[in-house]
Amino acid sequence: MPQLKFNLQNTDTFSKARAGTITTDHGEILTPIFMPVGTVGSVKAVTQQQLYADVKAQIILGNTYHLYLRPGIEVLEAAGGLHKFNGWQKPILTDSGGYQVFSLAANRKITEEGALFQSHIDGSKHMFSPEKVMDIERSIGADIIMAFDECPPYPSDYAYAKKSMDLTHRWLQRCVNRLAETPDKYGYSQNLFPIVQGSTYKDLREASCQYIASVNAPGNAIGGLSVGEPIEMMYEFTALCCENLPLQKPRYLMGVGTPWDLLACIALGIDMFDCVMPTRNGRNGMLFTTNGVINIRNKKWATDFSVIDAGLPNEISNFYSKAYLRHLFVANEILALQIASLQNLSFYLWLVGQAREQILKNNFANWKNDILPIIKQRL
RNA sequence: GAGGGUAUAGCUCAGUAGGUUAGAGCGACACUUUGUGGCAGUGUAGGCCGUGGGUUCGAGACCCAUUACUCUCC
Repeated sequence: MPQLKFNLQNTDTFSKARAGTITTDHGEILTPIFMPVGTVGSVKAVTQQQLYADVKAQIILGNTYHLYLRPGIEVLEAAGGLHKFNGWQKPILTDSGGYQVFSLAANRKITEEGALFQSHIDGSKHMFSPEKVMDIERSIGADIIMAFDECPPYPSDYAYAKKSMDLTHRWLQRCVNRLAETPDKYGYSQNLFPIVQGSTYKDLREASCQYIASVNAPGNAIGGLSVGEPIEMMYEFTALCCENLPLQKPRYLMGVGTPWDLLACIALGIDMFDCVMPTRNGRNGMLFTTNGVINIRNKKWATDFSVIDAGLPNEISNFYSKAYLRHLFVANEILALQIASLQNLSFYLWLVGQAREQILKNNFANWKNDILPIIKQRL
């Protein structure tokens, strides 16, 4: 199968921001892009129809660990892959479960062979090796498959960070080998993205970038950031990784971030992002809007009948009022979660779309300076 | 009119046999959330315990009076 292709269209004159297109067998992705997280095959509280029409999502995520536990690989294979199962016909990216090794650390054991997990659902034990994860990701059927890595916590001492990085590199080679031995499962290409690790050590990050680049994958990811380190440090290491990863491949910064993080990291040369923030924070009443950040539960919105966000193109943000949405939150209505999630995802996709337009006009840096204080302010 | 019940945080109520800074839930307010075990979590504010007397070393608790609300009967 032909591999995923990245066409770098323009790099901003006054920053390292890039605009490009990623071509997959499920269509094109315009970068920079934000990818809504759909852990168990569903972007929480948002329908696929809304993701297409309102959010204008171009690619969504799934999670290997969670999908493996539920509904299970047998169901996904019987369905003909996740695209057919959940009806999402645009590209899908699956995370490998490496992050769950980190976030579910209480129940794990890592060895050279792989990671031993205990299911958070029923406590049953499961072994994830790089080979097994590749097989699962094949069965899920994502267009972009993340390598199985270990995400070390922050802070990690140098010795552990190096040991962990070396393990991630060896696991990467096993991922590559396994994919080479197994065919694309559903008739379209499935592309491996390796993941840079190295914690917060400059030499390790540089070495990891070099190793990851040597695999010559169709795209590269930066992992192990946004795990509790100071934000300036996150930017510093993102910049370092961008400088050490190939120009002609998309760069994916995993798990980031706030809207202002996105703009900062786009300026450093990142092309792809994912984050639970717009959906999770949305479900907890935090709205990201074109005018700033709103805690919609606050009483000040009780009688504010202006629409949620007139600056967005989607119908829902221009239909419901802030007062009504606040009421839904206070009344614990399910519709609140739906509207807030849709607002936030729409905003994120709008933001990266605007960024892309500005990059193509070589005006990204100026535009970013103008819009940053507006979207960051607390209303 | 007679008899009974209840008055404690914005709301609904706990407060053990009278004993150090009177609690909870909800609400309010603020903060947190970054490859989703999260319709979540953390914190703060807010009470001269209806009012006035009394008993006691000490009363939200006991006694008297009073006011409001409430129930039953006439």
